[in-house]
Amino acid sequence: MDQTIAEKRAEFVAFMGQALEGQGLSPISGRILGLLMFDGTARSFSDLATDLGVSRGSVSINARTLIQRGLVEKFNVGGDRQDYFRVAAQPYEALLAGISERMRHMSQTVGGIARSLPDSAAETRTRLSRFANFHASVSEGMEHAAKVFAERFPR
Amino acid sequence: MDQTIAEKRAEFVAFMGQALEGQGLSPISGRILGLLMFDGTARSFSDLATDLGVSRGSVSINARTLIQRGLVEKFNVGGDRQDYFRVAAQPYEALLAGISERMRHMSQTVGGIARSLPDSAAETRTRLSRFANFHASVSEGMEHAAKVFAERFPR
DNA sequence: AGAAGCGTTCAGTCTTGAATGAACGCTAAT
DNA sequence: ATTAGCGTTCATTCAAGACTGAACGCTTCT
Repeated sequence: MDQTIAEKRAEFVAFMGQALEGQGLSPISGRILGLLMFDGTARSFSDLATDLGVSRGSVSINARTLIQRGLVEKFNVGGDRQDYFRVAAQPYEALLAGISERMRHMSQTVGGIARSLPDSAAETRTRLSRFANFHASVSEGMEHAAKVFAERFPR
Repeated sequence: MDQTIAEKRAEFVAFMGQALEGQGLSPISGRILGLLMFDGTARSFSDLATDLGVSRGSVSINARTLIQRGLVEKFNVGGDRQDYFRVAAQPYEALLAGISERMRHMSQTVGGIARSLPDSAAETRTRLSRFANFHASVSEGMEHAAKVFAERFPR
């Protein structure tokens, strides 16, 4: 592989490692995803461990969370016992769905607290309801954006 | 204050403490904002420290980050040396702006890496460009949402 | 049956960063 | 001039969770 490409690959992987912490993913999760995205090809379980220089235990745990989030797919090839991983079909949508989900949760919790307030705290109640509504709106907006993006940029 | 209200207030403050970690804010920052939002009124610096049961050092640091993010305002009243804090005029917009900004940063970094790739990595380049474009789109979408919300729900 | 390779699990280690609280500089009051 | 109250800073403490690596169960091959 070209020297420059190798450097850029390392740079991208490292960046993804810390950029996705904002999505609640650990550094290794981000690096795995970064590796798979950069290469665009599938990698075996052991490949990931040696390539990233991390323990197999870490690969096991982090690959699972990536799968649970819909960002990565696991598959097997006939006659090979190894697990292979590749970027999921709709990683962007999965990313948005994750944020949307957290917004929705926020909205529901705050809304629940607001509704449980007595009339003597009417002002606080409307204030929190507004806050809950805001998050619900953003949540819906994200889901909408995910659909629009899927339609506009089909694979 | 009503017993129920006090409980709900504590619940909301605690929730905000950990819900805003997703925005890169520390628990104390979230709790300060939660307190100000629930009460809707201004609180003094010392008030915050004693009310939340945290050190003044923590209030100093966390209040500043909230101000930097545009979520909280600091002001002074004549004849009183204390600093007072209240929720900013546009907290929702500030919240969205924060997410938007992080998306934009993501887009720019990834886009920069993509553009620096040689032709021999053309596929990776288009893949990463697409990824960068996605984040740029979401970033713009969030800013748009902030404006729409500000117009639709003026104070 | 034994060995080798696979992925998972879990107890222990290590790292990170949140929070503290003492020390400080500043201003206002006595 | 001294004291008291304010907010900031920084070295230190503490806690959360990321990561490791040995132990394990399972499957396949010899």
